[in-house]
Amino acid sequence: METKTISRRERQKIAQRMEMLAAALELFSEKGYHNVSMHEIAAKAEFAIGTLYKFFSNKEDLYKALILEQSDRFHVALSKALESPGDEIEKLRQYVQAKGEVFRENAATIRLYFAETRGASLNIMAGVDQDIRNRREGFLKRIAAIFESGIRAGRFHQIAEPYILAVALDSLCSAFLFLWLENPENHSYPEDPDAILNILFKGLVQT
Amino acid sequence: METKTISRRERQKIAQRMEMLAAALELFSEKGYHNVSMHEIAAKAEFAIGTLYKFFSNKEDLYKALILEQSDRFHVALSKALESPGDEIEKLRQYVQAKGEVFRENAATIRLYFAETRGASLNIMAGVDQDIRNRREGFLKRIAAIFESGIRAGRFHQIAEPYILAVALDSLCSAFLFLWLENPENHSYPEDPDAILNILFKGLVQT
Amino acid sequence: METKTISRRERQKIAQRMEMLAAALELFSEKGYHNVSMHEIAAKAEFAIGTLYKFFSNKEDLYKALILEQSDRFHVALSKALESPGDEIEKLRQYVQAKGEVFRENAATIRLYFAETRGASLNIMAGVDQDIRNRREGFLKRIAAIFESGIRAGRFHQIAEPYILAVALDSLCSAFLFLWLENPENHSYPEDPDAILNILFKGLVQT
Amino acid sequence: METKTISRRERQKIAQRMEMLAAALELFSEKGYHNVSMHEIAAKAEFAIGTLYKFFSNKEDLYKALILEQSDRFHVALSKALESPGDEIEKLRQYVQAKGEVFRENAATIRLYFAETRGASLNIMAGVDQDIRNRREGFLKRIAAIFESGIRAGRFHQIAEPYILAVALDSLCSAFLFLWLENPENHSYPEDPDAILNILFKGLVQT
DNA sequence: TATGAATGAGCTTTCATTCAT
DNA sequence: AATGAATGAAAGCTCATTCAT
Repeated sequence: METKTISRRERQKIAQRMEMLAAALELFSEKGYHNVSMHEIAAKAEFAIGTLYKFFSNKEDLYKALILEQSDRFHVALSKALESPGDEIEKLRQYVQAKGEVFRENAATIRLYFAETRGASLNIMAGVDQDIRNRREGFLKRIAAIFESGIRAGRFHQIAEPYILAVALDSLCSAFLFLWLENPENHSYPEDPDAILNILFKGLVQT
Repeated sequence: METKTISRRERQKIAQRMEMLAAALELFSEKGYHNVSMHEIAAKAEFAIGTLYKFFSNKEDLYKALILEQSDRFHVALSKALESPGDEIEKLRQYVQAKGEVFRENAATIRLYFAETRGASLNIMAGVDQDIRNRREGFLKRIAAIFESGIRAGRFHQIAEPYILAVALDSLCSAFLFLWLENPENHSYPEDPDAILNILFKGLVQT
Repeated sequence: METKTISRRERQKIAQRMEMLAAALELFSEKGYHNVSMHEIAAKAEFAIGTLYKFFSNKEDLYKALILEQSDRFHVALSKALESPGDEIEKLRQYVQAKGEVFRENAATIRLYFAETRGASLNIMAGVDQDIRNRREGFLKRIAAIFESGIRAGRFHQIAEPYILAVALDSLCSAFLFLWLENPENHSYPEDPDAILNILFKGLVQT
Repeated sequence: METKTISRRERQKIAQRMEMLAAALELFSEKGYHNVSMHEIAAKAEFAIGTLYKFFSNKEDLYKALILEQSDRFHVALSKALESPGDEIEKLRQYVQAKGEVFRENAATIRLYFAETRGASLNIMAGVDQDIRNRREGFLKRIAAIFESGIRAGRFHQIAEPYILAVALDSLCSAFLFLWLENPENHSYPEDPDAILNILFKGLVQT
């Protein structure tokens, strides 16, 4: 019974925390980190400012938690894609598809992350940013391994080092996703992952 | 003598302006727009705060001037590359090379631009940002035209629409340049433009 | 108990607001609107600057509140006087007396209002000023109506239009009150309203 | 020849000074003392800011000079009126008329003076203000003397002390002049001085 | 002598954070 | 435990004044 009471309280706490993060995400992604005040977030989440500070010791902490929480969801989705059964091509297709879905479902977070973090790795956000970079590095290495395996299996020409190919694939995804972010109607990618893969897969220059 | 006096003054003004912009660039790219105060910039440039405001009517104005000034230099360099003589492949090579050089020479500005602008088009920087986006759009269309011409000339397979190819090429450049930005020793790109072109040019998948 | 707590808080809020307004009034009337800083007011009222801004959203707002609050008190007192029972002469006597009392009790505010507002209707204070002017206009019309009624009743000679008489009476009051404001000992008016009325009432020129 | 050179220079200086004061008057009366910068005045007068400071050691000094200069002109005009030939009634009529003219011709100055000075006698303008007050006091005494003489001559009833009558007359003039200042079309006074004198002269209450 | 570039004290205002209730 | 009133450091910006030219 003790544990149940505690767990109910904890469940409530988690729910409150989520509401706060949701409010913060909405505001941050709409107006940018520096143009949102802690009072605004508290008001939107319908908590007192003091309560907000009970959960997050300062604004930066709240921001980091937000980014990390979202990053976790991405991590899970992308990891699952890379572990999908099938040959190298299938794995990459799954990855490209998963990235598209994750992106589409979390446009707000991504907008926020790119608005506030890119290049700002040297300042406030250093901590989060490093974490995110490390994760990206991890994915790049796993994708590189897939390319390497594909090359060894004779499935891919070795047109570049595997890590380079991984960066190329990932950045092509991001580029087209940003295109879609700016103008959701005009672009095919997130719906059709092969559109991207083809660019990398088909030889462009006549032979 | 009159003209000389005036020109000396004007030269001094330009020099002062440059010092201010340099100080601002250094601080902005190190700490981010919102974490740098006008006093800080003035102090770093060794001018009084009032003098800074004589040159730039407010903080946003200073930021815009900084970005636009750099953007002009990029524009000139990249335009020249796209107008170079030679076939489509040569033009693209020149572009990739020019982008690499410009990037390497202006790492700080680029860091700043990506730190503050991406997605922040909703806030303060809307004006500059639109300008920069328009320029990028212009380049993408010119690159797309080169791809189209190359396809018509039978030099390229039509593996995707020209505009898509343009986005792909440009974002591959950016991706590898950011890689280099983070870790200048380990990457070949800015020195060897063909490393990038090959990814797009050579067929990856076995045929 | 709930209500009592709330009412205690509200009472405290009102008390704080009054302290702030009192501090502001003292400083403004001593040094003039533009020569008093918000920090000064906060310090004099013994609040933090942020607390001051919780109550008044900016300096102008504080000033307007100050003037309007006082203006209300004048309005009430003078209106009551004009509605007093008795004939026209009695009503006017009541008005002159009430104006004297109100003036004497609020010398600081009046000093402030005349220091900052007169003719400055072109600047910041346009809003309040118009309000005050409208109120004055209202009183002048009510006084004019009394004169008119007195003339119709044969109690007054029609030596000028009623509105002109109203202006004359009101400005005589003000003139003597300013005299008293500058040198409180030497003048009889606020204590003896008939001193003023007589000037208007008794024929000056021999007939 | 020496003297002539000097006098030419001095004439020029006086002319420059007048241009500066004229520019300052226009700006001050339009926007109020605190809303006009020294740069604005210098620009309007078409002098360098440094030159302005050669003539007036600071902003307050410029303001005082402006008010005093205008005050001199009033002084001369009003003094002349009080010294006009004729009996007491004629002298007063001349005064009322002169005040009206002076007022009409110098509306800008008067607006300025009343906007910035009234009641602010305790702050910046203390010096000027005292000077102006002293002059007003002087006029009031001279007018009082006229009333006294008129009373002794049996021309006036002694309905109040002469000084009080002087204040009454002067403030009636001012009141109606302000009425005209706010709404130049609707009022007769500055054109018809008897309109005011009558209020004081004719008995109002039936006898 | 006239200039106007340069100065920096000081203003209004915001907002992350604390802590008594 | 939750609240939100109170805090005050620090920001952007203005403008009276100075002084080297």
